Amino acid sequence: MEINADILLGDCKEKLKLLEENSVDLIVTSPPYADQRKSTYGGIHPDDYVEWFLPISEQLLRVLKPTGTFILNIKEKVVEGERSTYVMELILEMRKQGWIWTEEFIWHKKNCYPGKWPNRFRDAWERLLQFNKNRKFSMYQEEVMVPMGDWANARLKNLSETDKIRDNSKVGSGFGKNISNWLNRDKAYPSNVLHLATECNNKNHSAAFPEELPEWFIKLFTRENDIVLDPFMGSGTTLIVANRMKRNSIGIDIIPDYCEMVREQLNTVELYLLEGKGKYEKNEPKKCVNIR
Amino acid sequence: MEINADILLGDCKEKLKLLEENSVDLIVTSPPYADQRKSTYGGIHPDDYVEWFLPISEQLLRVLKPTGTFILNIKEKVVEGERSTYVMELILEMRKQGWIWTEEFIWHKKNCYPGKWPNRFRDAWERLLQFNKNRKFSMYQEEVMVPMGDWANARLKNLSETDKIRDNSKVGSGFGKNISNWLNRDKAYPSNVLHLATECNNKNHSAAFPEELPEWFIKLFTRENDIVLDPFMGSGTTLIVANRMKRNSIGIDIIPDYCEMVREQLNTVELYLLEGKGKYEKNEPKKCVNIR
DNA sequence: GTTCCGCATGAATCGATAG
DNA sequence: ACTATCGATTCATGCGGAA
Repeated sequence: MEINADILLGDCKEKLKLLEENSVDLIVTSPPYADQRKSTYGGIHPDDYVEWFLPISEQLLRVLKPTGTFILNIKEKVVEGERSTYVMELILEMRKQGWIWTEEFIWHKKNCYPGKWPNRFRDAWERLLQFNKNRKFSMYQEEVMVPMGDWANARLKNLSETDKIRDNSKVGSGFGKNISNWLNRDKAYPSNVLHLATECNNKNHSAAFPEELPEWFIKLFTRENDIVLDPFMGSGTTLIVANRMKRNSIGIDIIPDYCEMVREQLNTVELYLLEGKGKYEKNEPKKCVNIR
Repeated sequence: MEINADILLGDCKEKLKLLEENSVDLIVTSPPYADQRKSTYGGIHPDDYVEWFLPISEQLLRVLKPTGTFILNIKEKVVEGERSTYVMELILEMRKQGWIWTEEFIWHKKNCYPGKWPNRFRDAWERLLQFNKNRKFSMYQEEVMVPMGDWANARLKNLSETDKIRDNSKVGSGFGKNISNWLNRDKAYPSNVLHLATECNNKNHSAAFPEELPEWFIKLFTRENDIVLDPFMGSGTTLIVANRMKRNSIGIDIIPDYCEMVREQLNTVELYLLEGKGKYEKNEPKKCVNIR
């Protein structure tokens, strides 16, 4: 069995038309937010956002398998002291397209952007909207139950005692209890609230979301050899995680530099896998990275 | 100065008309959810929810001061495997009424109801929608500040492991009032994600939300002698907390038993205050509970 | 090898200033 | 007047260098 990673360079609205219908198991993406990332993506005005996104979601509906899931990471911007409504309008319009709005997960950003204003606090959460084509869809709940604890233990092992205390005492983080549970090897039951920090430390390229985010959804909604799609690939977090987890992946981005960067990184993973193959099974799947 | 607690028995849609316009500083309420609490409120079908609520929100808009705030605790129900859209539609309609949708806080329910379903995880969060009449409104941010990392770092070093956990859970909840008084420096502002456990120590009645919830918003949006309104009083959590915090309060409920129960509880607080007056200042405000 | 401290860096938001 | 840009504000994170 071979694991592929396809990278498509271009506007996803067009490139998505090249994909076969009912072929994708999971879509995880974080489109540019309204008026955000102007330098790279041009920025979409809040008033135009729904109109801009609907042709894309229409294609996504076409390529997704009937049992597949679409996870949309998004958050509305504040405009003149008020939360914009384009996300809600988008949900209502996507339902008209045929999408089922199954669930809304909350991503609690433990390290949100700082700042102080007279009329609001720091924004520490984002929406993770789950859409489906049918009421029945593939979901492998056991896969996130067990690894959650392992993940926590593995992470905490590398932390110093001060770091643990720091973690516990973070403002509003509310994780003192959770961490103590992890240390006691208690089971961490997942809910629809995810607590993850953003990765803001990478010098070369900062990812929109931390690797744990796509990892969690890939575990939950796909199996090995399934196909994961990210139409707004960016720094490629989704693809890299999917590749590591032996899922086939498709990424689309309009920025050539991003495509090239992700290709390089995927190839680095490739080399690592080949060199260290002693640690892996003999019938390790071949991996193949394509860019077109 | 006298602190009043008024309880109005009846349908809030009608009773609200008795209140003076521009007279209320803060509205905190948790209306009956769609199709929930059928036995007491009759249950409102999700399709009728917006239509049912709009006349009430219109009255709320009338009675709220221009500088006041309306906090609406609500969450959409799952209908046939899909999240209902009535909350989003309600926000859009309330904006048409003249409300400004300033912010959406997330209430993360740390100990949400356990359970397992094939298609979804436990629902561990609810919306706390903030609406205002104007872009400028009263907000006392310092009142809800929370101790921050460096302090805990230095302080917690000398505590036992259990103490750390206990203290941290207070800090993490974002409402460690004792701790924040104990320490007057190194405090930080909270974010728009609140971590609270639901109260499960209910004897006769189940409180819609924990006392910390109205407490936090009353601290944030009102001062002593201000007026707090809960048009769906229920077990009266909002009124009791407001009364304790020396805010005037108005509660409305259609169930006579609830009104009577809240009245009794408020009078108990009253007696406690009178009996233990040695501990209080001489000019402790008189408190007065009315039911009509 | 630990533990501790300093530092840069964010899907932010407001208000003032500039065209 | 109305829109675009800029500075000020603020704090969790994890890396690297020092004790």
